[in-house]
Amino acid sequence: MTDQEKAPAKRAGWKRDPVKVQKDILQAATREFADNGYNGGRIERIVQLTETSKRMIYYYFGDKEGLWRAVLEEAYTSIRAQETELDLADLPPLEALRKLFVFTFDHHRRNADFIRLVMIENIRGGHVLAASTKIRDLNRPVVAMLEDICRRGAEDGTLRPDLCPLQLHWELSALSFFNMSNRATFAGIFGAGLHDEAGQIRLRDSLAEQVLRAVRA
Amino acid sequence: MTDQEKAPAKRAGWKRDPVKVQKDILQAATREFADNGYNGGRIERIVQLTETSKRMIYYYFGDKEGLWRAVLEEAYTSIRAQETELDLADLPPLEALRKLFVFTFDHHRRNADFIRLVMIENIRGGHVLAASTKIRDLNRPVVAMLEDICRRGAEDGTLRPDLCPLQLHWELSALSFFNMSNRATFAGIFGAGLHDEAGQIRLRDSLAEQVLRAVRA
DNA sequence: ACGTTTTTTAACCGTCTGGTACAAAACAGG
DNA sequence: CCTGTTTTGTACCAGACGGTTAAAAAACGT
Repeated sequence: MTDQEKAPAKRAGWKRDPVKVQKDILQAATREFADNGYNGGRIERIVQLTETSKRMIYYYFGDKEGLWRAVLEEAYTSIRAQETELDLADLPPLEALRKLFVFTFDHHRRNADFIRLVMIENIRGGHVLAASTKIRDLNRPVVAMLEDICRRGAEDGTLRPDLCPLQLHWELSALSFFNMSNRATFAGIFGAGLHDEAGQIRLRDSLAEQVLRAVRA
Repeated sequence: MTDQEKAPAKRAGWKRDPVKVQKDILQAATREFADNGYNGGRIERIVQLTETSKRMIYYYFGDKEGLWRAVLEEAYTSIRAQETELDLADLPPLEALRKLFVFTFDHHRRNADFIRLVMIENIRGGHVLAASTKIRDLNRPVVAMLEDICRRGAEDGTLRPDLCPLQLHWELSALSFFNMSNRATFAGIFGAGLHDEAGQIRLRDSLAEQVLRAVRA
């Protein structure tokens, strides 16, 4: 094992693939930031999770904050993409709402990384998100869905006519988000009863009932 | 202004006051950690907020993590102390519940620092809190209150008999906590309509109604 | 064949940061 | 007033960390 073998090991024969490299970095950075926060996130560690070098990170993302911005936007993009697959337009308002809540709750549960990124951004004051019109736009559809449901519900008399779609979204988010964001402390204090698999299903369905009860005319 | 004046400026003639010094440090550390997170929190900055020196931080709290532990315990202690002043035992279950929720909501709103500390501890995995039996004990009373309310409500027929006190606590916490924890991102995306003063009052009262609707027999 | 973009390698740096060594002042007990 | 213990101040360090630089080579578009 001489120096000659090691030094140019990867130097010969590689594919050019800017897209893949960036995706690779983004994925690693997401892991690292989600696990350790922004300030706790180490560029060095991100590199190790990657198949490329530190140089490439700065080549594509400028600096740590630029990388964070990219991670956050990517996270919102992929998360909201899944949401739009839901088609609630055909369902009766009450059923649509239940389906939306159950989906949201499960969706948050499946995407722990996303939750953590949002938590971190909140602690940082949300200024990166505030500067991103892209992320703002990504969130329009959810509220639009709820506006549609509320309108239809008010018309056919199944929902209270005074509902605020945005507040409704706030509520669904609150219940789904808190469930993940405060898992550690809540379970640490009160035990994991609400957070093991069976408990989560019970909790979710119980909350769904309550939401419906709250909006029914 | 010679060196002789500056260097030993505070060196001569000072009072010994361990209790005050620790309180001073704890307060400054709370500020710093709440503002900048754990990893973003700088010992140096804490010192500047203090009337003592860096040396004292390590003298009393060992290391950064020890300081964090102390800050977290202190925060829980002072926050829960305020809660116990509530006396709900005399009120009818429904009124007691409304009062408890409104109090919790406002309480969280008043204590933004506490919220941020809990967020940070959650991001860190909650292992400091998990190791503190003290904090666990501090949280018993709240659930005890709810158990009492549920029991009385089931007896006099005003509340559904199948309510889970712990889940109820989870819900009140979720709504009150999310309101603060995700303020930055939520307002950044959807505007501050729900978060200005008027919006918060409306939101709070509306949520209170919904909670009651959900538990009524 | 040639200029541009992407990628590799790898050494390097200025600064920040948690943490410590050492000594002096204050205090308590006798 | 002496003496041992506790509390405080000052100066300092070793390592980590984000970020940079330089040079070059492979890949690619044209």
